[in-house]
Amino acid sequence: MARSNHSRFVILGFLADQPRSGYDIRKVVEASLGNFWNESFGQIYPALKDLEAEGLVRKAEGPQAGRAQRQAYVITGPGREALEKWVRTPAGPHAYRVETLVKVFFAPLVGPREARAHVARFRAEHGALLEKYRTIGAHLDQDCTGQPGLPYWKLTVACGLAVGNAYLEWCDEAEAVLARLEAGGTHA
Amino acid sequence: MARSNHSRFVILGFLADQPRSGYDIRKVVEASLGNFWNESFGQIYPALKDLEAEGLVRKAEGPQAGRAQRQAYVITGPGREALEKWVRTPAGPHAYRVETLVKVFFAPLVGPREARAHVARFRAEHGALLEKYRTIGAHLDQDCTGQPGLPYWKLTVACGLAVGNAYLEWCDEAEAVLARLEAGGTHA
DNA sequence: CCACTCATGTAAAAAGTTACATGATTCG
DNA sequence: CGAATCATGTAACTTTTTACATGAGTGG
Repeated sequence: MARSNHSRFVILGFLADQPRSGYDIRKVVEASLGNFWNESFGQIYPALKDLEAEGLVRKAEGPQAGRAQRQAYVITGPGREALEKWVRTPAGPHAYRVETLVKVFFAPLVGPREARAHVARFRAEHGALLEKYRTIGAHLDQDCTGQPGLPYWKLTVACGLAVGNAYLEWCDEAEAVLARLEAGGTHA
Repeated sequence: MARSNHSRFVILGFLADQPRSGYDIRKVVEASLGNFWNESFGQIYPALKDLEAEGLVRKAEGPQAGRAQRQAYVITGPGREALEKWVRTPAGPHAYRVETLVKVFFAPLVGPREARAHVARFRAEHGALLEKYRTIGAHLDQDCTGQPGLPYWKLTVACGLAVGNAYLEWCDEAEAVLARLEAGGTHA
C-alpha cells in the first residue's frame, strides 16, 4: 500500500496560500494546525527539495523579503493539483496513542495515588491546551475577518475545544474514582 | 534525550498479568488498549528478544499450553521493577495527529461539499468506535468482576467514550456550519 | 562585540508499518 | 485433503525526532 506522505501536502497547503520559506512553514504549522499536527525541520527541508525536483514547487526568484539567507518557495500548477487531490482523498483511520491512558491501565501495579498523579498532569496539560485554543480562536476572529477559510479554520479550533473539554471532564471522573479507591482500598 | 521505548513496557505490562506469547500479546493489546494504543508483530517479536537478553523476561519452560510452536514468556523480578518504574514515570506530552482536521483546514481549496464528506466519514468512524467501547465496557463488567484492575480499566474505556462523544458532537456542529456554507456560499 | 534570533540544512537514530516467508494445527 | 487459523519471525521501508553544524543579521 503506497504511503501517503502527509508532510508533503501540509507543506503544499501552506504554500498554496502564499510563498514561504521552510522556516515560515514550520512557524505557521505550529501556529495554525498547532496541536493536531506538527512538522519538524528534519521533514520540511528535505521535503521541499523533493517537491522542487518533482516540479510541485519552485524557488521564489529575486531578492527575498526579510533576511538574506531566506529562500521562499512558490507552489506550481501541478503542485496545486496534487494538493487538491490529496485534500479530497479520504483520511486514513484515526490512530492515536495516549500514553497517559496506558499508564492508568497499568496503574493497578502501583496504586491509585500514582494514577491520580497521571490524571493531574493530564488535566494541567489539557487545561493549558484549551487556553491556547481559545487564544487561537480569538486571533482568528480578529485577523482573518472576511477570509473564505475562516469558518473552516474555526471548525478545527472548535474540535480542539470539544475534545479538550471532554478530556477535562474525564479527569474529574477519574479523579473521583481514584480518590475513592485510595481512601477505601487496600493496595500493594 | 534517551527515548522511552514504550512498546517494551506495554509488553512487560501484559506479561506481568500472566505468561503470554507474542501472538497473545498482540491480541490482548488490541482487545484492551484497543484504540489508544497498538503494537504490531514487527515490534513485539524483536522486543521480546531484547527483553530476554536484558533479563526482564524469560521463556516459559515445559510444554506450552495450546499449539506446538507457541513460545510464552514470563516476566522476571527485574522486569517487574522496570515496568513499575515506567508506570510511575510522567507521560510525555500528548501528541496526536488528526488527518481529518488537516483536510478540513485546507478544505477552502475544494469547497464545503468535500469537507462534509470528510466529516461524514469521521462521524462513521467514531460512531463505530463508540460501539466498540461500549462492548468492551460490557465485557469488562462481565468477565472481570472483582479484579483489582477493573476500576482502572473502566476509566480508560470511559475516556474513549467521553472523547468519542465529543467528536460526534463536533461532527454535528461541523455539519451544520458546512451545510450553511454550501447552501449560501459562492465557492471556487 | 556579544547574545539572540533568523535561517538552512544534514546525519543518525529511533519508532513504526508492511509485506513476506515459513510451518503447524484444527476443522470441515 | 484443503482452507483457515495459529504462530513466529525477518527485511525493507517509511516516518519522525533529535542533535548537530553553520552562518547571517539585529539589538543592546
